[in-house]
Formats: sequence, structure tokens, C-alpha cells
Amino acid sequence: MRARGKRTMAKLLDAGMAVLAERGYHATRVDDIVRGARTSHGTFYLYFADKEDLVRTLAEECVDEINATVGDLGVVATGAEGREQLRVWLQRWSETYRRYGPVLRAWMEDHVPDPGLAEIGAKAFADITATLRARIAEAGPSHVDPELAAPALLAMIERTFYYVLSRGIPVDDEALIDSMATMIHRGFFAGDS
Amino acid sequence: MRARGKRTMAKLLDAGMAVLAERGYHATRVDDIVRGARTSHGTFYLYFADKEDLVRTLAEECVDEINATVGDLGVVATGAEGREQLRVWLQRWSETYRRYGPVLRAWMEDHVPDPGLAEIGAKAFADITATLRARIAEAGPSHVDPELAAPALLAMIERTFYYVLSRGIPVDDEALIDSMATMIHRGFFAGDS
Amino acid sequence: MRARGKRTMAKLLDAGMAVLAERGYHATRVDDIVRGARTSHGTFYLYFADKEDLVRTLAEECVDEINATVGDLGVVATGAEGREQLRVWLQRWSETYRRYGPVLRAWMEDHVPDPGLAEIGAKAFADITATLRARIAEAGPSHVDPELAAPALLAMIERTFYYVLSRGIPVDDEALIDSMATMIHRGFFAGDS
Amino acid sequence: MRARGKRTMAKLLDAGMAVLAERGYHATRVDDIVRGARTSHGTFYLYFADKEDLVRTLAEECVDEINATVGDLGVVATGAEGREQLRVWLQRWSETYRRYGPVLRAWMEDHVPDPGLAEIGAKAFADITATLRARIAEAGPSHVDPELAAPALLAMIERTFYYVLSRGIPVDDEALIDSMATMIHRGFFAGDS
DNA sequence: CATGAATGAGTGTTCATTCAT
DNA sequence: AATGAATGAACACTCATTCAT
Repeated sequence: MRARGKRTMAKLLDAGMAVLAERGYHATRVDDIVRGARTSHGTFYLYFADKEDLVRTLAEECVDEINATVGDLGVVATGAEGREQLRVWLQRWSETYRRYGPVLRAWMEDHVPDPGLAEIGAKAFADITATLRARIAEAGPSHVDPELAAPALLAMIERTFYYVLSRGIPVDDEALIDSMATMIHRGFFAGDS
Repeated sequence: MRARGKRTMAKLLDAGMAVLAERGYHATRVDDIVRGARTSHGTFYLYFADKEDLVRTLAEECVDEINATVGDLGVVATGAEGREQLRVWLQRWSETYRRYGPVLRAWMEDHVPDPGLAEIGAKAFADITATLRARIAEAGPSHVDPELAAPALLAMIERTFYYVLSRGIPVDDEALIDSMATMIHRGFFAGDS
Repeated sequence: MRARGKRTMAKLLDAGMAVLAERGYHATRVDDIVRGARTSHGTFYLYFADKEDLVRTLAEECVDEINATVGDLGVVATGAEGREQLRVWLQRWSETYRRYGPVLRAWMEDHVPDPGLAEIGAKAFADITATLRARIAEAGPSHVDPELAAPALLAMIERTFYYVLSRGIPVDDEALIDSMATMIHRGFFAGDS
Repeated sequence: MRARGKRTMAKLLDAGMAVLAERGYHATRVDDIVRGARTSHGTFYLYFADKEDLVRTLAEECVDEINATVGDLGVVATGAEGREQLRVWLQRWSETYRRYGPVLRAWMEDHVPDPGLAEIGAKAFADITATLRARIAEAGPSHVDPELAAPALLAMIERTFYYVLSRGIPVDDEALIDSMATMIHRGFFAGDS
């Protein structure tokens, strides 16, 4: 694949992302993607085996980004510094989510038509919760099971950003992240008080 | 509509629910529903204007149930009794979710094809968060904005049940609800500690 | 068939006529008819073999009426009295058409789905043109072939009323009939001038 | 759209016309059209938004043709030359009708399902009668209202050709046009005799 | 005599994918 | 490397007709 080919593929991926964001996974049409990328159907299938192949490619990119983001969270202090750590970390989440939210949601669904995509999702979910589990185990209150708290934490973070963005809740980003840091710190990390 | 008609309509609603649960909203086919209800296409359209009409009907039933469930949460105490209150309340959530989860998710999505359904969803979201907002405002920590905490709380509850059920996380129900009660109480209701 | 049955059948025929007039032949649904007659589908098929059976019944009624109307036209005088004769005759046409227009049009079409109906139409057409042919042969200009003039005359009468009624041309009935009488008399009956 | 596309579209239009002629507007199936054009359903919808879009396209073509034909009629002389003018003019009508009759009839109906098509029809009707009105006003008998005579003339011409073609009346074309020229001239244009 | 309910073949339309150039 | 064109399986929905009560 030469330079031109690379450019075309990138255009398709970008367009795919845009359509995914605007229309959602199930309403994404190959037609919209190629129109957005100013190419043809023929070209699309030159670079991707099928529609889900493109989404899969996007998903892999997304998984790397998310893993990096999640991995960023070091051991969380039980005191006030812990809250501050979470604030910084959520800041990064927010940026990642803003970019990859649509892709993320594509495989956070349970009824994903493509098994390949489902698998990526399952693996990502496992990886993310494993990291969170470890962090919670280190610092969480003793009567909370990290096994259960990890998915709950992921649930809260992912969906809150989702609601706020998609429902158009008028909110100051700073304030949102600040509040979330507090809630998360108290709920999951503050140790036994 | 006579007794037989009522029965047929109920069969269709039941089958619709089952298919929704198994395949998800976007993969739900009228064909599957009528097969499940052991009727014909013609009969389906005798009782519902279109596919979304059935989902809408289900959604309305679901909204009533959810509203009742959410309304059940009284003022949450800041102490240990508060945690117990939440446990009982989550118990009820769990039951409601087990029954109506698939419908709930159909309009918790942002890209809902049917405007009527989207509206039901938006209203339900507004109602639920309004109630939660009030409860948090009464008892939550002073440095958490109820405006933001309410959707975050809903996010956490809904998605956690969702993950646990759909991802097949092997978990004891009791333990899950217990852990969640703790996390929620500490994160959203324990007052300033 | 007892009195009640007769009444039901009449209600169905009336409703059928009304729907035919409002929606046209191809858009007439059994459902509309039974709703109009305040009966059920089951009852409909108690009195008519199928939808076309009803239209056929209506058509036969219509044919009788038309034949009577056409037969009313005696030998047309070549002079002014002829014009007056036509005026009176067209008056009757107008009344018949106002009542039976929709049915008439149902079998004046070439693509009639029901062979039975088509046959009634063909026979009616033949009967009507035969009568007109005779009248034109008696009084028409020598260089006009009655064989051709007869359908042309029918065409003009039927369609003019149709246009005027359906296109909503704002027109005084008296004036319309007067004008038509003149045109027809001059075109088809005035003899060689 | 390239050459091949143009060819395919033309094939579809031709096939559409053929089916329209054979089956009539209401019985025209997309299936018949694509079979006639030796293409697929998918291809049909590549070129036309829906079934009515094709008929609409045909109708526009037809309207142009008809308007040109009608516009061909110059001021009609009151004497014998007028009859000759009409003969030549009807000759052209006959050719146009033979080609576009089926389309013409599709919007000469009152109950046209597609509003777009109905509008084209209404406009065409208005245009045609306007032209005829002018011609009749110039040369017609003083006691005939051109406002009413114009639709009557159109009615007679259109329907006569229709009857003769569709009823399979065995007739020599020359003779038909000759007779019609006489009847029309005498009925609508001969001035006060 | 009447009816509410059920049926299923038929029809229009969409869209992922393939192909010839 | 690119593309316009073609395809057909899949799906939602309609409506004349039949049937059990």
C-alpha cells in the first residue's frame, strides 16, 4: 500500500468515525461512509472486507487508547490527593471519550452483530475491569467486593459521560469532572472511614 | 376487543419482549415476534400500527414500572440505615431490571429511530433524574452537585446491572446489591464525613 | 332473505357507492365499505361473493339507469327543436351521472381487473353506442360516419361531465347543458347545413 | 451518470411505459417493470426514488409532447380550410396519443394516489384547456361558452381515441380523423351559420 | 343473521456486497 | 488504485378473504 492508498484508507476511517458518531452504529450505512470520504463503494471494499471490518479497525484503535487511559491510573491515595489523582485521570477519560465514544458504544452493547467485534469488546471489558479491580483492591473500603465494584465504576464513568454528552445536559466540564472525582473517590477508594 | 383479542395482544407483547431481550432492539424482526406468538403477520398489524408501536407500548409499561420503583426511594439517611434503605431499594431495581432491561435499553440509546420512543425515553430520563436529584440534594455531600450526581447515579445503577447480566459476570445477587448499596451510599448520600 | 337482510345489503351497497365516489375504484377497500355500513367483514361476505361482486351489482343497477337514459333520446330534429330535445336529454344525463358516475367510470376503464365487470362494461358500451348510432344515422351530416360519431359523442358527454365535476370547474349547470346541447347538435345532428 | 447508466434508465422507462400500457396504472408492479427491463429491483431504485417517480418522469415527457401538440393548433378558420387544419392537427394528436395514451390516462384520473402526479395532471389540464379556449373564443359560435367548450373538446378528442384504441373498434384511421375533424369543426369552430 | 379475529400471499423498498471497466 | 453500476436477499406492511363463535 502506497501513500495514496494510505490516504484513502485514512479518509474512510475518518468518515466512518464521523458517521458512527452522527448516526449511531445500527444506522451507519456504507453509502454514508463513502460519501463522507468522497470515494466509491468499490474503493471501500478494496480496503475493508466488509462494513464491520472498518468498525473493527476503529475499535482496535479505540481499545489501545482506552487501555492507555485506564493504565494511567496509578495507585489511588485514600486521602485528598487520591481525589486529585482521579480528577486528572477523568480529565483524560473525558478527552478519550469525546473522540472514541461512538466506537466504544458500538461494542459496549450486548447485541453486537459481528462476533469479531464482540470479542474485542469482551476483551477490552475484561482488561479495563482488571485494572480497576486492582486499584480498588488496593484502596477501596473493605466491605466492597472489587470484583463487583470494578464494573460498577466503569459503568458509572462511561455512562455518565454518555448521558451528559448525548442528552445535552448543560454542564460545565470542569464541574462535572470535579463532582465525579468526589463521588468516585468516596464510593470506591476512600478506604474505611 | 374481546377476550381472545386481549389474549392475542398479550401473546404478541410477551413475544416482543422475549425477542427484544434475545436479539436487541435493532435486530428485532416482526417475523420473530409473530413466530414467537404463534400468529401471523396480519394479526400483528391488527393490534399494532407498526413494529415500533409494540415497542412503544412495552416502553410505556416499563416507564410506569420504573417510575414506581424510583419513587420508592424515600429520604436517604446519612447513617447506616441509609445504606440499608438503598439495599432494599436496589433489590426492587434488580427485579424491575430483570424484567424490563431490554425495553429500558431500547430508549436509553441516543440514536433511537422512532421519535415517539425517543420522547418517552427523554421524559423518563428527566423524571428519574429529577427524583434522584431531590434525594441527593437532601443527603449528599456538600461538594457534589446534585445536578450532575443524579445522572451519574442512574448511570451506575443501570449499567452495572446491565454489565452483570449481559456479560454473564458470575456473581451472587445478594453480594452485588450489598456492594452497590455501600458504594452508592458512600459516594452519593453519606453527607460530609 | 328477510327484511333485515335486505336492509343490511342495501346499507352495504350504499356504503360501497359512497366509498367508490370518494376514493375511486382502485382505492376502495372492503374495510372502508363495512365501516361505512356499520357492519363487519363477515357480514359483507354473507351478501357478496367478493369485493367485485358488490361493484358488479352496483354496475348492473347503473347500466339499467344509463340504458333508460340513453333510450330516452328520440329522433333528433335537425332544427332548433332538436337542440331543445338534446337539452332536456342532457339534463337527465346530468342527474344520472351525478349518481352513478363513480360506477360508470369503474367499467369505462380499459384495465378492469374483474372480467365480469369488464363484460358488463363492454355490453353497456355496445348498447349505448348502438342507440346513439341510430340517432346520428337518422339526422347527422352525411359526411360523418355514425359508426365513429357514436363513440365520439359518448366520449364527449361522459368525460365533460366528469371533468367538470371532478376538476371542480366552477360552472353553472344550466349553462353547461345549454352549451353542450348546442355543440352536440351542431356537431352530430344538424344535418348538412 | 455515464452512458451505461443512461441506457439502463432508458430501459426502465421503456419497460415502465410498456407495463403501463398493458396493465394500467394501478396494476403496474415494480416487479413487472424490472423484468421487462431485464434488471433487478435494486437497479430500479438506483434510478428512481419510487414507483411513482418513474411514472412522474414519464408524465413530464408526456406533458411536453402534449403541450407541443396542442400548441400546434393555429387560429382555426371558420370555412372548409378550418376543417382541413383540424384534420392535420388530429393526425398529430393520434400519433402522440398512440405513444403517450397510457401515461396521459394515469393523470387524467381523478383519484391519483401521488400528489406530485396529480399536480402535473392538473397543470397540464389547465394549460391544454387554456389553449383550446383561446382557439374556440376566436372562431366558435357565439352561443357557446369557450370556458365550457374547451374541456368538452378535450374530452371528446381524448376519450374517442381512447375508446377506439382500447375497445378495439375496427376502424380506419383516416376515416376516424376525417369524421372527427368534421364534428369538431361544426360543433366548436364553424362560427354562427 | 352477525361478528371479531385470523390469515398469508403479495408488494414496495433498503442496503451490503460484487463486478466490469 | 479507483469507480460507477448492478444485484438480490431481507424486511415491513397491506388487504381480500375465511373461520369459529
